[in-house]
Amino acid sequence: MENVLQSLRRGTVEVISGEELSRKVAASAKEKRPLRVKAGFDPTAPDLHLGHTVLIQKLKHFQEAGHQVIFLVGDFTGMIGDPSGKSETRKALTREDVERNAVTYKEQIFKILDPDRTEVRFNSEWLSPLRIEEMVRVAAQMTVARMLERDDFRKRYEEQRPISIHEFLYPLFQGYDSVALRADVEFGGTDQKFNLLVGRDLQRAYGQEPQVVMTTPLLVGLDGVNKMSKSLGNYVGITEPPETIFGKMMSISDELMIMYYELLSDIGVRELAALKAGLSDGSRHPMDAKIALAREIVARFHGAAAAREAEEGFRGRFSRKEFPDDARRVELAADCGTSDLATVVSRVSGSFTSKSAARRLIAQGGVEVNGERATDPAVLLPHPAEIRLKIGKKEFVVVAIR
RNA sequence: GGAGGGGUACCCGAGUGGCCAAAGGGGGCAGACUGUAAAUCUGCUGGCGUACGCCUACGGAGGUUCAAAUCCUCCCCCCUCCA
Repeated sequence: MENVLQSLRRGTVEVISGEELSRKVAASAKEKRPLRVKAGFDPTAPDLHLGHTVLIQKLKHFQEAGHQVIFLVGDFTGMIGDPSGKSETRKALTREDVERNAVTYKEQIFKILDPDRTEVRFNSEWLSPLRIEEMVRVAAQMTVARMLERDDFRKRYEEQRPISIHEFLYPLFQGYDSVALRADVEFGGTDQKFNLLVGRDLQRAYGQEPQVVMTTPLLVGLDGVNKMSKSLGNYVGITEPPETIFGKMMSISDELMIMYYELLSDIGVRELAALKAGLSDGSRHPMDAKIALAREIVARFHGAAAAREAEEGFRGRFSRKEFPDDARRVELAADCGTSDLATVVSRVSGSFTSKSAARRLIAQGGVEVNGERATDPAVLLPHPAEIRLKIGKKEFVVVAIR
C-alpha cells in the first residue's frame, strides 16, 4: 500500500490533498472500483512530445496500479485556448481534423499506456450540447475576484493588459469536464493548478466528491529556458525518427540532462542519486550519462534495437566523424551552370535553401566536400561524379551529379 | 458613443523626407574551443546575380515629391481611458 502510494506520487510537485489521495486509493482497493484518473490534452497538436509524456508516464503509474485512465482531448476548450501563459488564437478544427488527431493520439499514447485501461474522450461530447442555462449555472459558481486570484489573470489585470471574458470560461469548462467524467484524480502541469482546482469546486457544487489534484513540473525544452513546445521548436517529438531523438537528446545541456533524468527516466531514485553524485565528483562523464538517457528514451518509443542503431550512428558521425552510410542520396542533372557548389548545396539542402544562404554557409566554412572543407562557393563540382556533402552541422548528403 | 496610443524584418524595438535592406537586443545559423553539451569569443542573418547592380520589404490602397518606413487622404486591425 505504501509502495503503491509512493509510486503514484513520484515526480509530482503537489498533491491536493495527499490525505484524500490515500483515502481514495484505499477505498478503491476495498470496493474493487478503479479510480478515474483524468488528464487533458490540446487537440490542435496531435504530435506528442516529451513534455506531454511526463504526464502520460504518471497516468501509466496509475494504470499499473489498476486504475482507469482517461485521456481527455480538449477539442471544445481548444477553441478558447488556454490562457495560461501566452495567449494565441486557436483556429477552430473541423470534425475530421479532430477525428484524425484522435487516431494519431491513440497511436502515440499507446506506446506508453495500456489501451485496455484507457478511455480516450473529447470534451465536445458534453460541452457542445450544454445548454446556456446550464452554462450560466456553471459560471455562477465562480466570482471575478476568485478568477483574478489566478496569477496570470491578476498580472494581466494589474498591467492593464486585456483579458477576454471567454478566457474565464476555460477553467470553468475544464472543471466541468471533471464533473462530466466523475473524475477521482486529475493531472496537469503546475501551470494548470488553478484550472484543476476549479474542477474540485464544481464537483462539490454538483454534489460529487472532489477530485484529487496532482501537478507535475513543466518540462523545460531543448533551449533550457522555455517550456517544451512544438511552436517554440524546442521539443523532442515521440514519433520523430530514432536518430533525430537521439541527436536532440545529445544536444541538451548537462544541467538539463539531470532534469530530464528526473522527469523522464525510469531509473530508480537511488540510481538517480548515484548518478548525480558521480557527475559532481567527476567519476561519471556527463556525455556517457547523456548517451544512456538518449538510449533509454529512444528505446521507449522505437525499441532497443533502434536505440542501439541510433547510438552507433551518432558515435560514428560525431565522435569518429565518419560520413554516415545511410546518408540521403540526391541525383542532380548538371545542366548549364548549375554545378557550382553554392547552387548544388541550395538545391540539395533542407535548411539552406536559398543560394545566398548556401553561399554564406560555404564562405563561413560550414560545408565539406568529400571530407574537405570548402570555402569557395563558386567552385565547379566535377561531373559525372558522386560527391559526399556535409552541410552545416547536421546534414549529410550524397549527391550524384550526372 | 467620446478621447488618446499604436501596427517596422523570426520576435522585441529604434528610426519622423535622401547617408535605410532599416540602429540595438533576442533568437537562429556557421566558425574557434569541446563532449555535435553549456559558457565564451568571432562572423553571418530578405531574394537574385561573380559583380558596380536589380527585385521585394516598415498594416492595406491611393497621393505629394527628383526621392517616402518617415508627409497627405481613405481603409483595416490592436490597445488604453472616459461613458
